[in-house]
Amino acid sequence: MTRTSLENAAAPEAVAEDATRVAVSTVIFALRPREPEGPLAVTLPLVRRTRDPHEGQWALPGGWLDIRESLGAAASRTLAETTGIAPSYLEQLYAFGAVDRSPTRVVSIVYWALIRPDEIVEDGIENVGWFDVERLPPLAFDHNEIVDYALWRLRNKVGYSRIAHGLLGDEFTLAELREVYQTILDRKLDPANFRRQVENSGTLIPTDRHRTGSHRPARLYRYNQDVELADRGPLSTPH
Amino acid sequence: MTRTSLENAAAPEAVAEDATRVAVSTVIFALRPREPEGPLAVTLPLVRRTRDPHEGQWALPGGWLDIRESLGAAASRTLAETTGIAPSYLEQLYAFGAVDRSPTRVVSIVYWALIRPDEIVEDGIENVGWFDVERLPPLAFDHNEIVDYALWRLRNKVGYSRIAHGLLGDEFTLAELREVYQTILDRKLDPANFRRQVENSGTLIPTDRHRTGSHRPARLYRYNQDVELADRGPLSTPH
DNA sequence: TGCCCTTCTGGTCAGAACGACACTAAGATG
DNA sequence: CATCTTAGTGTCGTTCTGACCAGAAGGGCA
Repeated sequence: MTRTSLENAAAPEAVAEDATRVAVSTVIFALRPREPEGPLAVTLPLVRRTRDPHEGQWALPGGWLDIRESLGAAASRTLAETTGIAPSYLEQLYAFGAVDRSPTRVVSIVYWALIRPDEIVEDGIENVGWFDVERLPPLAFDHNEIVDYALWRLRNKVGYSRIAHGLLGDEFTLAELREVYQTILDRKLDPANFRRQVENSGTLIPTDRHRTGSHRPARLYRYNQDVELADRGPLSTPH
Repeated sequence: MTRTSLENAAAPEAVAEDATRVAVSTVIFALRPREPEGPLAVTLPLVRRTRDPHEGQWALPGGWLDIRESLGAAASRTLAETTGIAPSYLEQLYAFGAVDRSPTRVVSIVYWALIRPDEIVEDGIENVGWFDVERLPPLAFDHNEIVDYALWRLRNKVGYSRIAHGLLGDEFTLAELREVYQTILDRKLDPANFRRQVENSGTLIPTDRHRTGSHRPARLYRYNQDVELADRGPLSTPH
């Protein structure tokens, strides 16, 4: 760790008293069943604060921006340091800079990320907990607002991009993909219509393999690498 | 002016040498005819730099974030200070933070704005010039990239929101509204189909007045205030 | 073995949305 | 008054979408 992490933000004596500091935080979404074998739910990892502003409360993973790293790199680094997670999808969400959002002036560049089931580090690091987004505790700073906004973006973006694949493994059935959509959008989708839509979109490549369960086996699909998860316009590399 | 503006960013002695500083810039779009009576073009105001990094080059209007103001307030303030413009629509675009985007470490929170024809300050302040987005000179820092991204967002957003109204006056004909869309999207739209779409969207209120020209008078419409220009989700107030 | 249950998968059908285009309305111009 | 140009309406065929039906293909169980 090259710099103090966000949790140690009590007395920034090393920095000029009147300076604005830049922090980077990330909202990480993963789908996991509420109980074993149950339906999926949108969950995210939070970090318990051990220092003064909002000590003991849960907060988004993050840390201070190092002067020698880009914003995206800072998001990846602080994510790894606090939670051990390396996400499959990472995108800038918004810059939060209300004057009163922290006792000292902090501008937070917030990213949001998606991870696949196999990327979930269950009992990775101390002070990390996974929460159902529908049952969040009161978070530190303005982090509840931030999560709300990230959720809104996730639900929006799932409708016009292919980011749902960022929440799945390499091979999956259409039923599995459909459940991802259903979980995010919180409503049932017709299996036949869903199939038609996603097949016509050209983002899926059928394989010869099948997932055998207790009923008719379902064909496994792969994600078409030629199609970007989301159209990010002229921003090919994150800044 | 309470702080040095971005143009005076040569030697920030007052700030710790290793600190990251936060700047705020804005891409302001307005539609104006290339020549009198001609078709509209997307244009934006730029400020000529008078200090060292990229002295003499054109740059986006902006300035340093004051420690006592929110990001949106800083955007409005620096906009007014450098160009005298108070936009009708202002939204955060992206935070740019590549390490090498400036000789000293600067994170720029970039906003984008729309202004109506009557809000254009033609010969307002020295060192301000208006440029056609299709004919931009090489800009300071990474500002060309930033403009490209802002244009991409503008063209995207005009398709699924009502921000086009941010570029028009209070009352307008459907032909005028259509020309706004045509200019932004750079393609012709069928007048009949355009009318049907926009009338069914419920965002327009017909008035009793008409715009009389050299042909059949066209009905004037007002913008329905009940409908937001763009759905910004949980972010009702800019941070 | 044979029946049933569930899910997978392909198909139909009606309504909405959309693009192309023909046509009427209304004022300006000469 | 004839004509020109733009404003505004209607129509038609294609595509997209949601609701629903039906056959296919396995496992579970009597």
